[in-house]
Amino acid sequence: MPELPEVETVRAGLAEHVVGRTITAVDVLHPRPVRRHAAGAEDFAARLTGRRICDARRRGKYLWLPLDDGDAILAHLGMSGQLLVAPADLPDQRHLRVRLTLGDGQVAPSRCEPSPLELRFADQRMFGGLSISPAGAELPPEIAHIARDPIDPEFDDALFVARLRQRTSALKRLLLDQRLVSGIGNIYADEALWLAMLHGERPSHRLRRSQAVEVLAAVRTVLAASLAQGGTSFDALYVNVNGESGYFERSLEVYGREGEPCRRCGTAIVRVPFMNRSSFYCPTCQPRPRRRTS
DNA sequence: CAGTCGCCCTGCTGGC
DNA sequence: TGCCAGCAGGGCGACT
Repeated sequence: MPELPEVETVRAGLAEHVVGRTITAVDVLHPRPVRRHAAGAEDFAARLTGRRICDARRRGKYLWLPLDDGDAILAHLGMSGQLLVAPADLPDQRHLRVRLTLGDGQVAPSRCEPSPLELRFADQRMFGGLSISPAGAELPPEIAHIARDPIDPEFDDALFVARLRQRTSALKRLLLDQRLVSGIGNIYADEALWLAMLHGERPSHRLRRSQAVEVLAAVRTVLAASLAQGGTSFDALYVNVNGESGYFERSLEVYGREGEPCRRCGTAIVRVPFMNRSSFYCPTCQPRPRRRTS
């Protein structure tokens, strides 16, 4: 369940290990992860072969690798996706879906044999995928609707607060709306709401300005804390960029803690259904909004 | 237009 | 023991 901190960790790993390399072969083992490439898996593979990766960028939970001709490989990890940098002799993992074989990208041959490297996309549930974004190097048009994330220096706090307060939906729903603010998923939304001591079902247009500001600050706190841990989890050769390991070791305050005591007040954490998933909160620290009588 | 809902997909868990 | 329902959930298309 990669959210912003996990995806950013992946991006940093890719920036270090695949930028500058040339794609020498592409192997699509399952068609679903390349479903967004309308021309099909074979075309996907043919188009990428021979091209050089120039950068590794991210917006929200999307990643993209600008190529030398201005196009880009656009990636989303979905729920269970992983991008792994692995030596070619490492056995395939169970849910390997796409393999990009990488050359070293140097014009002159190196003195010693460079160890062949692969960029592997593995994904158990296949909600994620890879696609080619024509002219997408700067910002893929497919994700132009995705807002900046709260860690982005160009994130506009005042605009976010204003938009939050003019929308009528429940607060948590808006935290998950990637057009408003990106990078937040179900887990960090619950964690941020607990920190801000607000219930996710609060109607956002009735928040005080100071409460909206506090929500944003709480989101930043939670994301920054997780990012600080996620960044420590990969080594130089085998880059496990799933984020899963650092992720569950992280101390969560409410997510997944149904029935356990709130670390602030001791009240048992509650789980409620929300958009075909779950929300966790402390009923004392985060009281449900009172129902309006009219 | 904003808001809301259901679907995509696999594997694990728990109930009977 | 085996089967099946339920759950995990980001994003998008299709509704109201």
